[in-house]
Amino acid sequence: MVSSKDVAKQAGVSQATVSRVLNSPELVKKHTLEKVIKAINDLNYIPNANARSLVQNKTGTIALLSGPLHNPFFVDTTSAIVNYASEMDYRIQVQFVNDKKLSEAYTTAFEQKVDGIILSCILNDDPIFEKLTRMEIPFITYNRKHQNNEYFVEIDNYEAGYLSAKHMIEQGHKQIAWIGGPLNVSTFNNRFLGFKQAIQDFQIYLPEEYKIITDTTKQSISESFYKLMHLQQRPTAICAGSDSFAFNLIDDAASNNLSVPEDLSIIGIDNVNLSQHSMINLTTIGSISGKNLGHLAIEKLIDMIKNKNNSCVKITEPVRLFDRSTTRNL
Amino acid sequence: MVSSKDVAKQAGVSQATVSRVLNSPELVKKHTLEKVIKAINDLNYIPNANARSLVQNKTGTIALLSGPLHNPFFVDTTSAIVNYASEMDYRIQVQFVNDKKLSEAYTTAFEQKVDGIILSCILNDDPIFEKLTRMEIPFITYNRKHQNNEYFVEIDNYEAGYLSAKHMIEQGHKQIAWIGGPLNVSTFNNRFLGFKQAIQDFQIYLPEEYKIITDTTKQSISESFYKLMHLQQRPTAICAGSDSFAFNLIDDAASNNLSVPEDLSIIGIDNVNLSQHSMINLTTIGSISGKNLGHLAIEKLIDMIKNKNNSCVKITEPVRLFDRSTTRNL
DNA sequence: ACAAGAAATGAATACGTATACATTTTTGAT
DNA sequence: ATCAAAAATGTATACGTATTCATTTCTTGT
Repeated sequence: MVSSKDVAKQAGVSQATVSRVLNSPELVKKHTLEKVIKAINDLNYIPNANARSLVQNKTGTIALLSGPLHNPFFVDTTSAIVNYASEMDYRIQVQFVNDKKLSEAYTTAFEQKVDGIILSCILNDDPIFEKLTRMEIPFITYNRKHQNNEYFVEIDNYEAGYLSAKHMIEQGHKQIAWIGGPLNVSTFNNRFLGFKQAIQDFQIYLPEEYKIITDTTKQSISESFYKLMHLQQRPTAICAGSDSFAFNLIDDAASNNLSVPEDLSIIGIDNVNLSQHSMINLTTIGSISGKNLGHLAIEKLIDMIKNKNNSCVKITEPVRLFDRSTTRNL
Repeated sequence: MVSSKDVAKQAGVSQATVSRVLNSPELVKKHTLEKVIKAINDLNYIPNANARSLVQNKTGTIALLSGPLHNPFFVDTTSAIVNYASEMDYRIQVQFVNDKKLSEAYTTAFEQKVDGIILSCILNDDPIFEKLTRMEIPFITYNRKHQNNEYFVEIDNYEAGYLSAKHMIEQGHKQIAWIGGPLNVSTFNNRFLGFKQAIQDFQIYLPEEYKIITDTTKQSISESFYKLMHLQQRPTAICAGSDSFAFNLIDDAASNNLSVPEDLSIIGIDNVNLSQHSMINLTTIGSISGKNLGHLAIEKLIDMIKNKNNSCVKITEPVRLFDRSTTRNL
């Protein structure tokens, strides 16, 4: 590999001068500048970012620990995060984390000595959180948060759950079920709490079988749907824990020959880009501002990295209903 | 930052021994091993991958230069690539490249001294290709290829274009339009060639206005659609250059109050995961094996990196029709 | 033409690791 | 107990860069 030393020899200068040409060309005389640049081009020299990181003690790299892309929410956020980081001259190392490989993913990030970590995959009482704070690496969570988090970006999940149920109730539904993810995930937990509060406020009867907490695999969701649809008293409406859940449920409905919304109303939460597609048109709850959570988070993170800014970041975006066509008046 | 030297001091051994504990523990006596491991844990030591890269001259990192995620094809491939790489203990640095930032993206990858590059965004006669080969970094393209490429993975694009047109013809359509991307992209070019061949073989009349080559922005596609729909003799079927094009066109149809397939048949190419969704059900052409192109490519790339394997990789997956519900008999 | 100050360059070093080689310690057969 | 071989450990160096400090070269005002 051709190094700055090789360039220096070729140009008849010292290695330090080559370094200066790259990092502070205003310090070097025009004549030598040209000589060095010529040598760089002749030798096809490309500086080694790893060596640079070593001496400067920063890598210009951010680790992204995202949920899987089959969840369209993470498609939107990943896209926003990677693009904004690129604009700001940060590189993103992405991992799509499942629970099994979680701690491995963290280790990788730590070893790379990334300048910051942006992550979604954290549980409300995750023990990894301690490790993360002790690392002294700036990090921020989006969508989910840990109970002790001081840096996070989310939507108002409680309100989202509340509005979700409220919408169904206002449409005249009395049999409303919930299907959402595990309650050790802050997002699902708060949404579910909001949902239950609305149900209670409007004095709707909510049988135990209508409260379904499941993991996020396609199969588990399908099984939950199947169970729900084979109850004696089956629900006329389902509030899904997220748009991703809603999409799965809509698919399940189709395979069970049920039309949405004619036979069954379904509402999501997140208002992902895909939900606006004309062939889907999912009714959902989403951020009023329409700002992408990933974008908000990466902006803040880069600010934290650059300015050693230590004040908290606790952003909770207000939400509203996006009334589209997967729910209907009873 | 705590380094292996600090650990060495704490454990009362040399730095070399610490290094051995991490990389070849079988060489170190049990007693000292335990001392060192204790010191590592006490100090919360995490090795610096950059320093390691410097001396070992490999980074364990692969650069992914992907197209944007609003194209669902790249959702599927990115997911497969990142996950497989993680399994094989490679890290992925991802960039979603647009044409403006292309050469910048390459530079970034080069500077990081990545072990390999997996990319989609390359033009048929892209001058960057020369640079890439001169770099002596293993690389592979998926989906698209350069005219001189010796390492690529694609579907049989020509055949895909052919089958796409053939399907419409067999459904009884006589007015069949093409809307696809730029012809300096191998993928679009070959698909278009296949399309034209089928049209010719079946002796269909193809007016100039039915051949639309546009860039891949939502707006340009919408404009193309609008033009097409306001022709005196408007087409009854559109062959889209990709599933992504098809999704856009379906959206455009909806906003123009045209139903698919009642008023207009639309077929895509790629058979992306999303196209199978019950609410979309896009008729399309895709790989028979169903193998993900990204997965095929990253497999090959990692093999190339590990085994210094220099023989060519030229994979062209055969295709077939996936007859779903966005086309209908005339 | 000269000195003093500024500008440009070079020499030396540090970053954190892996590894070749040198040295010490341990083992085991006699 | 001795010694050779094997095992374990330590020392020194290299990787490619940025940067501090020392040195040289250039300006400029007299």
